Amino acid sequence: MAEDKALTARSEDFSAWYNEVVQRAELAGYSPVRGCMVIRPHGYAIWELMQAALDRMFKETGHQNAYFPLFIPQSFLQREAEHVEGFAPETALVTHGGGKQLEEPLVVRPTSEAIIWPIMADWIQSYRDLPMLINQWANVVRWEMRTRPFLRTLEFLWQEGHTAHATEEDAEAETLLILGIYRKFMEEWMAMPPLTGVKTEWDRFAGAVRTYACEALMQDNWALQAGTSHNLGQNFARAFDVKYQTEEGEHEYVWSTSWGVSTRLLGGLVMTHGDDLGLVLPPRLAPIQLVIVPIWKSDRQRTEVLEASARLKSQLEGNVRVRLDDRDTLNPGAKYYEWEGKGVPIRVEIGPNDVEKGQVTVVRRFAGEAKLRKRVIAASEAPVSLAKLLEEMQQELLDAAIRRREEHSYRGVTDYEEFKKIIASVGGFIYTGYCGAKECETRVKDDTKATVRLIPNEDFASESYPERCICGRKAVQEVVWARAY
RNA sequence: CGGGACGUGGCGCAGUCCGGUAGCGCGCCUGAAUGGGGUUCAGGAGGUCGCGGGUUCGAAUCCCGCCGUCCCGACCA
Repeated sequence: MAEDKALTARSEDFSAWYNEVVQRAELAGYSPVRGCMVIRPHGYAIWELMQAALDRMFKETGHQNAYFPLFIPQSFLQREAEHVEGFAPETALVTHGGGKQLEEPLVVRPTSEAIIWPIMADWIQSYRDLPMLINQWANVVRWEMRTRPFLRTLEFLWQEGHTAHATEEDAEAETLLILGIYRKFMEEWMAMPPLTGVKTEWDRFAGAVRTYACEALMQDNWALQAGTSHNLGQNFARAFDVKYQTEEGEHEYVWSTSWGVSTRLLGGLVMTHGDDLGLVLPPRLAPIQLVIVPIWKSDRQRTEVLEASARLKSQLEGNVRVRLDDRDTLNPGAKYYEWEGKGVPIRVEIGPNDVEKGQVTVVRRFAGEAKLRKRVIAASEAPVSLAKLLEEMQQELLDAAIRRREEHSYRGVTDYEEFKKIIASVGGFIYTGYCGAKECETRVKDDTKATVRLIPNEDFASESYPERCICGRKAVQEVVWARAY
């Protein structure tokens, strides 16, 4: 009976496990529209916590939120040659409105550069208007062939930053600032430590001069591109005629950037921390950080236990997002499974025994060692020590994720046979020298499905890298390979 | 768009070969007992079997057409 309710093990079928966790944790559901998902309250609550944290970081660095239209005149998208080439194949097009055919079809935004720049062009007159630092929270649509909840859906939620600067250096600094914010957010909030670096030229955002990315390693040792920050140079400024007047009275094109993270991060969260019982949430992103499960038999015990539970709840409120599960239609075991599946970091059990002894039973959602999972503490110290425990657990998740990433990182690989063996067996991030040729990557991809994820930046680059590419030619740079979502 | 499979209560499936008007598990509702790891018993609600046409006395089942979904590729935050 219990077996029927268990999730598919990660080791058995990671994809099946992922889909089941998304359902079990009530993060998202399927919809009548192919490839579109419904984000359920628990999933959306996590997204709101992510938004709040990121939004604060953006504002602390001088960015402002605005909102631009969902629809883009088709001709606008076509103004930047590479941009249209990159996005046109995957756009949805509105051809009719109000029962009539439109004079010009409207593209449902796949990203907003093509509608934002014509508008921002009017906002920018002088060097005094720069930098212009704008962010929007929005939905976008990309007509993907194969979809998976959170990881790839036709419609998804994201934030997209769009900034304009007076100089190339300022734009580059902005691009890197945001890359740093993304990394910090992923580490400190998601406990999902990414590699950061630069994309190869053919893997850049359509229309960008340079694309920086965060790549995180999932538990199946596939990489997930979790955030990108693009230096657009003057490409979009030229395409949309975005000029400003300099101090000297000259007219110059602005230098711009764009950057985004999406609800894909939720998929990353699942695949970074989840286990065979379900979702595991880092405390800082847990909508419910602590659930109190009261246990009783007689009516008198019920009263006592609920009293003690309510007391603890009120002591924690304000510091901890706490929920008292006093439903009397489920027995305690059923509640344990439900909250574990949803990833709640701490469960506190309060039963007649605990009340009598002035204690509570604390059960962690995860622990390095099984014996640490469950323990008893005095009720009087619970408010302080439980808040502290949440912080410790946040740190433990990050430490474990970094350890896992490093255990599955292979540096200085030169032999292609060895490369293939790593990919075919465990997989992970493989650091090699690289000749820089696209054909080289194509061959590796055909052989192994692995691709160049990025050229690591200084925080991740090896002290030195091999002289030879895995294809045997002279290496001109170090790159990191992995199979990717 | 190429290769494979599948559409039957909310979810997962059986029944289809060999036509006779639908069944199981989970979930849901009611009641009682139970309650420290998915509790049990009793009662109950819920399906024009993806859509359209055909064969037949009779179609979930056979035939034709269409639509949709999922998996493997190509594409991708």
